[in-house]
Amino acid sequence: MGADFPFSMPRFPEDAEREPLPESLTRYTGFLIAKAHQRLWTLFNDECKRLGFDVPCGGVLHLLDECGSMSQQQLGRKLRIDRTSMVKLVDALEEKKLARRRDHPEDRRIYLVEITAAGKKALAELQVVGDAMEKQLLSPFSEDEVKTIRRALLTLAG
Amino acid sequence: MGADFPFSMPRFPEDAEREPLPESLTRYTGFLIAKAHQRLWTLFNDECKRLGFDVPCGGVLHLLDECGSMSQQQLGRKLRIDRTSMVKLVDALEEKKLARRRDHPEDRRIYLVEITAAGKKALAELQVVGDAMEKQLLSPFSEDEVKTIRRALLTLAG
DNA sequence: GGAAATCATCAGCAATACTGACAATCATGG
DNA sequence: CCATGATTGTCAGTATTGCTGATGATTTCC
Repeated sequence: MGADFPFSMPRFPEDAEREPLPESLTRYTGFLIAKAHQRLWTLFNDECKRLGFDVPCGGVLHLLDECGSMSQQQLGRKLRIDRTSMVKLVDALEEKKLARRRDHPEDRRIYLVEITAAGKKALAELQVVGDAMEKQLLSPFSEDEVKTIRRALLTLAG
Repeated sequence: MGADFPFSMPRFPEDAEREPLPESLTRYTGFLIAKAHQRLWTLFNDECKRLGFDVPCGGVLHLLDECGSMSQQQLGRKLRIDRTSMVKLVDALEEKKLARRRDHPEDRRIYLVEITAAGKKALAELQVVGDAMEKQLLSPFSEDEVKTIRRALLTLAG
């Protein structure tokens, strides 16, 4: 799975203390998405922690690997994260040596954030667990259904 | 739409500063759900604010109306919200006179949280905007597709 | 009757998002 | 060439939020 934005998410409760969701709310797509998010975030953030970082950092790594170095604001716009939140995110990545700030050769206002070798290694591990989780999560659904789900979520995400 | 949990959610960016989501992340269902959540939360929380409360309060109102009075912990278990967070949520509802704490007739440890007349009125308004938004969000999809989406989200929500 | 569990609450801690400022730098038009 | 405005990264400060760990009151169970 991919990353998101940096914010505090209530943990998905353990099996013992989990009840079925109430019908008055599950009839709303927004509630279902919120609760799905809560569960997937918990699942995936635990995996990220095991790898030494967290979900938002993982998202930045994915993006840097796909699109190459870019400024912090570009990162933020693509991930829909506030510019000031991005500062701390890149700070964290730099501290963990997963990315670094480089001077932009032509525009000295900009730091080009680039992924390091260690970052690529971490990303590779992340992709393994992400792909595995993705496969597991979607296993109950047919190929056509997955297409529908993806299209729907893309539309809802705007 | 229904409510969720009380926590700080980054705002969905305005049209002007919004970019398409990067492919390296949209291939993950978790990322799509996170970003859909971000958008729907922003849309719906704005509506709730207009009505004088917020998304989590709306969720409690829905639940109280469906299932009747119940203890705070029961509310929390059904909504998957931490017990200590529920205290402040009910505080807020009580302050706005949308719900109130009543003594449990048989168990004096428990407060029965019950919806007030004002709460029912607010809920009715909330349901109007919620149903309208639901209809609009799902308008691009066929009845069968909606079924698939709902089933998928229910499964993912656990 | 006593131990353990349950409920609501609170203080305190750690994250997080965002506003509004700031300095440095670039771009544009006159 | 210069002045104005826009852009970038940063930071301080504010407001929220989730949760841990404790407390007191009660109930349940043995």
